[in-house]
Amino acid sequence: MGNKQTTIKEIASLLNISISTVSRALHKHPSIGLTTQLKVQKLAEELNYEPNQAAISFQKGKTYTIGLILPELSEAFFSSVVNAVEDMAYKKNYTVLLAQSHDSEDREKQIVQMMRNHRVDGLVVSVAKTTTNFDHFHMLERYNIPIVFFDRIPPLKNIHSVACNIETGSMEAVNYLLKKGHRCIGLINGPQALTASEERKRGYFNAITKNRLKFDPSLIVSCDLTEKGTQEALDSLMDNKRNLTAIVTFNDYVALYAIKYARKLNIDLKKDLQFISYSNLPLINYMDHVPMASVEQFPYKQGEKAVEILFDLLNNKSETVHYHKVVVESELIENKSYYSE
Amino acid sequence: MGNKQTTIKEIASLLNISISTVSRALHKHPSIGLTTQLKVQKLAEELNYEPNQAAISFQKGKTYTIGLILPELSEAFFSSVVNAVEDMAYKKNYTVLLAQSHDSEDREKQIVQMMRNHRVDGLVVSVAKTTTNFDHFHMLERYNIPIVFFDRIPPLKNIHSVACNIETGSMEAVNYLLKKGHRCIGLINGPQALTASEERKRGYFNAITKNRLKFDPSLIVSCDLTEKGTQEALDSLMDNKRNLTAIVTFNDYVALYAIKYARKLNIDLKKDLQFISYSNLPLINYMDHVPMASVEQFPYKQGEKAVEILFDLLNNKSETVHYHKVVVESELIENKSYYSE
DNA sequence: AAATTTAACACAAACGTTTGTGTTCAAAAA
DNA sequence: TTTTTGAACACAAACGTTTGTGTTAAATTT
Repeated sequence: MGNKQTTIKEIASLLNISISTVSRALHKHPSIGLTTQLKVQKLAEELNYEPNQAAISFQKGKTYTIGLILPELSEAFFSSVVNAVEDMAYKKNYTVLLAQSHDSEDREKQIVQMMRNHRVDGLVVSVAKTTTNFDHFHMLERYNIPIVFFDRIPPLKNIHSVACNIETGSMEAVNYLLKKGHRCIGLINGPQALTASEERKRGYFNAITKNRLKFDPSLIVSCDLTEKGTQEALDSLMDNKRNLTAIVTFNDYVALYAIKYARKLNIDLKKDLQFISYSNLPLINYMDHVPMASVEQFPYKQGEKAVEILFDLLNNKSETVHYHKVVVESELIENKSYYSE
Repeated sequence: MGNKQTTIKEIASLLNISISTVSRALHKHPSIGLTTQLKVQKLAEELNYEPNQAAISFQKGKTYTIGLILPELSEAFFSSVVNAVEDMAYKKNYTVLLAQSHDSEDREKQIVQMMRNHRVDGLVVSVAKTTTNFDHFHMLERYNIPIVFFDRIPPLKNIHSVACNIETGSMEAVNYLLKKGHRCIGLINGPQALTASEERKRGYFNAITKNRLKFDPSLIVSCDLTEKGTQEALDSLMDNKRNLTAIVTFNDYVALYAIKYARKLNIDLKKDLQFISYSNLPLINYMDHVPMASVEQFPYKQGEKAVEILFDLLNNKSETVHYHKVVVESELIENKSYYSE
């Protein structure tokens, strides 16, 4: 016990050869004879040799680590991105250094400092809600540490980004409802300040107008995404629109609040009022009443794309700077469980 | 652009002092004069100096990093543990290296190797379901890398562990139902092979017998935790026990399946049949029908405890080996939303 | 046989930081 | 004044690995 880990130095002295030979043997360098190569590899195996990554990173000036900063792990959307990033990194023998900002700008700044401290080769970031100053990201680029933003993208030019086009999904959702015969479709949207709300609204608007229907702005209500706010939004919609038969909600949480409330009001969720939302809850399948369809944003695919771009940036340092801006199309997915309720 | 990051070497040559003086100045070492100390700190600030952690780790033979291995991030229980570990590590200026085994033994082994490659100072681990061979963990201990296991603990002696006592929570659950007047209480348990099932059963048994009631083994049914399995379990309970009025379920998923099914059978969830489960879903508040209470297992507290033990092990290397075995008591928590349904 | 090439290895520097051990010069003690 | 002390700093080694540049002896060519 109390054993230190094996080093190539020890292997070298045990075999009476030089350190450089051991290093090259382990890397199968052609200038090392086959016999010594095998001898070294055998002993390394026996001694359970594991390279010291700290030493390698230090000497190479490269850590083979990519940082991943996101607001909240507990959100299914983000944990799905983590899976994608881990899987991609794993394939290329990179390590992922993960941290949550918990939507705090201060925490985010400290995380960026930590990432710089650890000399990550590059970063994949979804910025905190509260972040208004982006100097900490700028500093990273000054040191040639590339960043790929996803989902929550700062309002800056000359950045790399991956995002989901929610507008198309919104259009699909409304089209879907129109095809089902609905003519009076509400939208319980999020706070007006969010671009996410704006996109949903645009999709809604486009679907309505492209179907040569008249757009009724009073069918769109904003809400603060709380349970109470959702109830108020639903109330106001129902009061104004007697013939309302379908609602698109900002996200699954709002949908569940609305469904819960609608049930309390004894509304028939099959005949009188149907819901479509934007998927962020995998647990939707466990509920007894779910929206009939959801706009899927493909977090895993977004994560993959982001890392793909990052690796591209890491490998083609020299090339002329070209800013990637990938858009993943959202897609309307029917909820199987809706029909088996 | 293309700037490398500042080193103490550069600071030293800019100020015409030695490297060691810069290092000591930045650490406020007493043998450095106040004027030079401030001079160094000022320049370091201006140049945005950030220590190279790879170099520090390398030179100190210590990475100030703790590894965290868990099966699945998307499970709320584990993401809560991540929060705890991150918070604790953050306070002590440690970094967390996180990885998911996805319940694969192979992946777990590779992660352990990666952790060894990165020379983590210690580990917090919840083992994969499928892991039967624990050599990869043994190896770590041979190199004096302490491990604290939590929740999913391998059947080994001489290990450090943090776990939740589910038995007491189970007893509380049954006692709670007994106090409410229920006399025929079912238990939809998990697979018999799991110790988790065993603990729930013991708690159930103890509560019944300590209340001088007779224990009816047919009130306990095992299920495979799937939706179909849950339905079958509920069917068999209902068929055999006409006067069944309450059910304790293995976890929230099972509870939701059972509730969903019970509703389909037109069972009144207020009067005819009530549920208590083991909490693992934070989303329980979004549902329209929830169990009346849940046995809380305090993942955050478990994570805190695990890291606490780990830090203790890291700081008191020399002391006589003493194996920590912390048990966090589970606790029955009423679901507020149940009463507002 | 002498000259040249080549295979197989050794040597040594470098990466950034910490830290034990000098070294210097001025102030305090003798 | 001479010696001693101590404050303030410089010097250099070490951590493990990679990699450019020797070095050697054998194999090949002339």
